[in-house]
Amino acid sequence: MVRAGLSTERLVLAGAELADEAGFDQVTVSALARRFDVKVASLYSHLKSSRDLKTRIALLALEELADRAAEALAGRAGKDALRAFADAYRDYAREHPGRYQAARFRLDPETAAASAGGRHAQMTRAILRGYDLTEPEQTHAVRMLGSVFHGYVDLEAAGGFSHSAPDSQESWTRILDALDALLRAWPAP
Amino acid sequence: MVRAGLSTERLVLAGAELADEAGFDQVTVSALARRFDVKVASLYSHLKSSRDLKTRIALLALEELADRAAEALAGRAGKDALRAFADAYRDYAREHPGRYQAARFRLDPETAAASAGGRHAQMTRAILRGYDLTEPEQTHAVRMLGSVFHGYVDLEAAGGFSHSAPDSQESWTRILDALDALLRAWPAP
DNA sequence: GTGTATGCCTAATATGCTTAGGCAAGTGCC
DNA sequence: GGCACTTGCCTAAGCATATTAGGCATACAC
Repeated sequence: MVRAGLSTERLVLAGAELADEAGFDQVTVSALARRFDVKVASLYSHLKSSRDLKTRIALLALEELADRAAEALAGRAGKDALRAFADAYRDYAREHPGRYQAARFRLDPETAAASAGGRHAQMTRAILRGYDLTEPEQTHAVRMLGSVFHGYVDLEAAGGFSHSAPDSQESWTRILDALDALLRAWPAP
Repeated sequence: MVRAGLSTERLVLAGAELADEAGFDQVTVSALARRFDVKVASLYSHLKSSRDLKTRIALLALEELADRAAEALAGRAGKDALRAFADAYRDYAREHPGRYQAARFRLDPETAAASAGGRHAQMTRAILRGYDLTEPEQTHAVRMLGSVFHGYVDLEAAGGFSHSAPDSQESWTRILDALDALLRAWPAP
């Protein structure tokens, strides 16, 4: 019997691909076993559980997303940085819908703390260096930007903006314009 | 054998309660059957499927949410309306986390079209009457507000703002202030 | 009171998750 | 090359959920 050559990394990667193809909720150990033409139980040498698999895919997605955002941010500032960062986010979600869903998977607190989640907040804060905000207003702004990006991408993925004018791309552009204007004229408390 | 007195409405309502107590993903026909001390198969006279159950809970939540938002909006305008509407949204999500999750359940297009989803967009548009935006800027603003509200509530529910200063309530207030300022000074295209 | 509709049941099938224990393919040592 | 040992994948079995088919008894209509 030829061995399939399973490993945790290969399984997680295949799981991420499966998520993008069929949706994160279709990611099951059974589906993964079928994909490798292997019996389900065989995966349990490499994965602790179904939840373990999902957690690892989520961590992968968070990492990839942070990498992309970091690359987008490099060498940019102000509105340019804002746009590049936001686009990195949105593009990732459009190219990898399943992975993006995975990134929204509820991790347990300690896993979340060790994840790339912190980098995301850090980068959002970096964008704000191009604007003139004091603490704690900066934190409020970080939270607002995170909300808009996540909320928009999520609603767009849900098809919220698909069958109506104007184009989603146009709204996205205008919203980023508006956010830039807002950050430049952030109201005093 | 005493009959349990099942009905679609009772099941949906119990499902919504179960969602709030244990999370929307814990809502299963099996769990619901246990709750009524009845065999699982018995539910299938009242529900087409597990997905049917979830869909109905989602529609209930969308309806309740729209009702609350409408009540909040009544007799208000401008920033006052913005705050009341946003708070209705956030409060509902905090009081009924499972129902709120349900409201985010991906409905098939035709069900979505017949849902209370349209009322939500309509009300958001009504808020904007208090500001001076032309079409299509108004649509962009509707989408932005939807994104912020949904995004913030979602991140808050995920615990994103819980273990860090400043207080989530404070950020929420400041973000609404900022949105009001933005809508009053919406940048030209 | 009898007839009938219907509410809940038993039974059976399918999919998915998980653990326990076995065999054989690969690895290291002589 | 032959040996022991590790380990990768297997069979087997148990448990939960979803769903359908068909049965019996309760509740209501007349």
